Amino acid sequence: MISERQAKEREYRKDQILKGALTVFKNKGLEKATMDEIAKQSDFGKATLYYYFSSKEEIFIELLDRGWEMIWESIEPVIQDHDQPKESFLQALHIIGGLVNDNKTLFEFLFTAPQMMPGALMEGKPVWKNYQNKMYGVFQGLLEEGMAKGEFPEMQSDIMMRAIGGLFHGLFFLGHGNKKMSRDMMEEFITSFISNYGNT
Amino acid sequence: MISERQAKEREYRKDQILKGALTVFKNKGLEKATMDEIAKQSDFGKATLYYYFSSKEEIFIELLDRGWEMIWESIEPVIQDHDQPKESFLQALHIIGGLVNDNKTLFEFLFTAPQMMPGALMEGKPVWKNYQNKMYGVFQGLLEEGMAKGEFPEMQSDIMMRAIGGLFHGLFFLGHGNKKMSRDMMEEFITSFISNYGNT
DNA sequence: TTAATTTTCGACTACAAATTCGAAACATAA
DNA sequence: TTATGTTTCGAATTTGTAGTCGAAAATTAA
Repeated sequence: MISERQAKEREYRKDQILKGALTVFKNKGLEKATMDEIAKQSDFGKATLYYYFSSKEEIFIELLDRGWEMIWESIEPVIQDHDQPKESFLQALHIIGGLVNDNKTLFEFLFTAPQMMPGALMEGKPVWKNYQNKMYGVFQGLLEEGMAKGEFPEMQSDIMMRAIGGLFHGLFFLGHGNKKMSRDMMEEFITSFISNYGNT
Repeated sequence: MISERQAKEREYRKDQILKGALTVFKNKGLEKATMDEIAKQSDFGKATLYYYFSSKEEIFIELLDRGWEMIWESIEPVIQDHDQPKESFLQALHIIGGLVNDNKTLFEFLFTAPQMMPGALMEGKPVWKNYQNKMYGVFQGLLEEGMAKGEFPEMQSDIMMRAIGGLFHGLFFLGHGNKKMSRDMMEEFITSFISNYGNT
C-alpha cells in the first residue's frame, strides 16, 4: 500500500525529473538529450528514471501533456464569452503571453517541440495534441465570429491565424528585450495588424 | 591531376548527394537521418559519401552554407539602393518570397534548420551564419533608414524585425493555400502591419 | 526488532548508426 | 598495354546510448 504522503513525494520526484529533463531537452534537443544527462541533471540514478517513467519518450510526452493542459486551463475561462469575440481573443492571447513570460523555457519548449519531434511520437493521438487543436480551433473560431459580428474586418481566418502565430512567437520569444508585454501593447500589435490588413 | 571536366563531375556528384540529403533531412530531421538512407536516396554507396564529405555534419553544413549564400546573392543587388529604403525592403522580401515559392523544401529547411541544430554544430562561426546575420542586419538597417526618411513610422526596429520574420514565415510556409504571393499582396501585408503599428 | 515493501543505482546488454578499411572497378596518360 | 591515379562500395569496426538487471539501501508496518 501507499500513503497519501508517499504519493505526493512520488509526484514531487517526477516533477524533479521532468524539470531536469526540460533543461536537457532545451540545451540539446530531443535526440541529443541522453538519459544519463537527464539523470545527472535531476540528480537521480539512471535506473531510477525508469522506475518513474517507462521511457525517454514518456518523459518528453508528459512534459508536453502537462504544459498544454496548463495552457488550455488558463484560457478556457475567458473564451466562454461568445458575445465579445475580439475581447476574448485578445484576453486569451494576453493570458498566454503572461504564462510565457513567467516561464519562457517551458513555453519555448512547448511551442517548438512539435517541430523537433519525429513522427513516431505522434502515434496514439497524444493528449497534448488535443489541447493544441482545441486552442487553435477556439482562436480561429473567435476570429470568425468576430468577423461575423463586425468586430474584425473580413479576412481569411486560417491565413490570419498563422500570421498571428508567427507574430506572437516573434514578439514573445525572439526578443522584446526584458520588458513584459502589456495587455494594451498586445492589443495594439494584434488589432492594428488584423484590422489594417482587412481594409486595404 | 584532375581535369576541368572531372572537377565538374565531382561537383555534380556532390550536388546529387546534397539533394538526396535534403530529402532525407526534410523527412526525418537532422538526427534521425541516417547515412544509409542518404546513400540510398542519392544512389551512392555509403562509403562514397565519405569520399565526398568527411561527415554527416559536413553535409548538413554545406547545405546551409550554399543555401544562405544563394539568398544573400539574390538580395544583394536590390539592397544597395539606400535612397528608397521602403522600396528596397519590400523588394528584397519579395525576392526571397519568390525563392521560397520556387523551392519550398530547401527554404523551409534553411529557415528551420537552426532550431533543430545542436549547439555543437555552431562552433567555428559557420559561413551560413554570416550570411544570415548580414541579411538580418540589412533588413533592420532598411527599416531604420526608412524611419529616418519618414517612409516608415517610428517604431522599435528590432522588435518589428522579429515580428515581421514571424509573419513572413507564417505566410509563406504555414499556409496561404497554393497561391503565390504577389508583390502587391506582400506589400499590403507588410506595410499595413508596419504603418498601422506605428501610428497608434 | 524483523519482515515486507518501496526506492535507488551502477554495471551490463543490445542495438543502431557513424565512420573506416581494403579491395576492386574504372579512367587517364605514357 | 601498363602504370598511376580516381572513384566506388559492402563488410567490418567503433561508438554512443536506450533500456535491463539484480542487489542493496531506505522506509514502513507488525
